[in-house]
Amino acid sequence: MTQKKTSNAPAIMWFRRDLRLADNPALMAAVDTDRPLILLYIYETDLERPLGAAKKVWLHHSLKSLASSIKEVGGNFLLREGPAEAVLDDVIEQSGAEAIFWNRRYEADGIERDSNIKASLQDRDIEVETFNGSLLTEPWEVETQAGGYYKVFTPYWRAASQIIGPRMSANPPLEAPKKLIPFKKNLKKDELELLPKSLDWDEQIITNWSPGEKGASDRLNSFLKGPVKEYADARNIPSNETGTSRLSPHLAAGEISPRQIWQAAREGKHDADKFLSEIGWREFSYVLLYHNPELAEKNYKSDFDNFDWRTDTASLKAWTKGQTGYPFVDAGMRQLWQTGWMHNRVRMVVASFLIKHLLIDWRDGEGWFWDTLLEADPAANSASWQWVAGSGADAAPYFRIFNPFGQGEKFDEDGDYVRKFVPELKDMPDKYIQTPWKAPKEVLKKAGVTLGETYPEPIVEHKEARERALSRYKESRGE
DNA sequence: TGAAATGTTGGGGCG
DNA sequence: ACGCCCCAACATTTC
Repeated sequence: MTQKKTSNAPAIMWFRRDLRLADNPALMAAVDTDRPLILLYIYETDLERPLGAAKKVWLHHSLKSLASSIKEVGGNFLLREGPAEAVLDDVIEQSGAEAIFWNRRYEADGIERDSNIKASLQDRDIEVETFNGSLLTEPWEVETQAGGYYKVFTPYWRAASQIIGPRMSANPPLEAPKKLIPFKKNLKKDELELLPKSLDWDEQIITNWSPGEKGASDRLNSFLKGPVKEYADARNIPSNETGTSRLSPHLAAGEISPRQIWQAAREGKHDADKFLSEIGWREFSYVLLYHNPELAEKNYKSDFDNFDWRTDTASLKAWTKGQTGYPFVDAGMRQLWQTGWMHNRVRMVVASFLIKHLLIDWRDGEGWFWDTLLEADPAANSASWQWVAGSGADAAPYFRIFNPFGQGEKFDEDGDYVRKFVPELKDMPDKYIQTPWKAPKEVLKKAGVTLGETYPEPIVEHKEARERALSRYKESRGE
């Protein structure tokens, strides 16, 4: 536990992916020292995997919001840039800080740098304490009878829930501190440039989002007030903007904790199991990442290692731009580009399309999502791509191939979603909006659509691509 | 948290 | 009335 302070030297709260004041265990521990606080964020410039462009945009706004909440309770926010270890050394030297607190991260690079920093600080008699601020349980905590980690979601979540339930009752989420004691001496600050210089893309994607702790809790509350009741079905309809919680970017930045979500959902009158099980998938991803540090680069199932992916930059580009000729896929890819987020139903379809119809390596898709998703979560992004590819733990089997227009006909029956993001098809009748290439000439003409000009022909033929994927899959397994 | 192919059943048209 | 075929509609299996 926290040592008794022996001087009035400051303590450092190192914010990372926990950009909130409430239910922040590291922050509360720092506050409990009664020392003046240095509330620090370091934009780390030596990460093995730099933040994606969309995530930087989110971070820009989220940090502003954090700084102002800190100010409201009397603290000073300190923003720095550089390699974490060097920045910490500098801040400690300037301030004489004697203690530091942070919440853990779980990707290999983060674990390694944190443990090096911790060892180096402890060598110099700086008190270091770390906490779990972003997960319901630690990824090493939920074990099978045999003592390993769970590799299948359902039994994992059952076992995890049994730990989480009682723990939440015993330790409900922490209140935000009412008052912070600021460290008064002026420290060197950095200005960050996180927004892209020449595009107005960043302004567009952030529209309709409110990064920050307040935005996160507002969104959770409004979701729990109504939409959660219908979640089980509504979550499948991408045109339904309130069908899902859309908490992912907030959660990834740590503006809200899964503990707060669990608690609030359980307090509600409605059955929130389905919704919470999605939080469970996030937890499960972290279990997989923790035990498989190379989850973003390496097939979890190594029998995928000899899969012969195609190199096809033109198709990859068409996919990223939403120009595949399959309206449902294109709507999803354009939603991602325009809003920094994509509905989950559509994520599965576009990923399946890239991997199976185009036979392009899932890592290329993962990389694009990493760069364009406001949330870009290191665990969930990798685990989910591997899920679709079939190479992951408890994954969809490779032969389960989504029909890129059938999914549209089922989940975007009236074409609202397609019309919103693929406006060049907006005058197509419902019957053909998912399959313009099947439409009679007169119908196309009337809708002002010329295939190959105003909207592309499908870049691959569905049935052919499906069969090609199945046989390529068999080949890779030597069948 | 699929989709397509294949199999089965039963009603209706029709010689 | 009967057998035969066609083909929905549904179930099962295969990928």
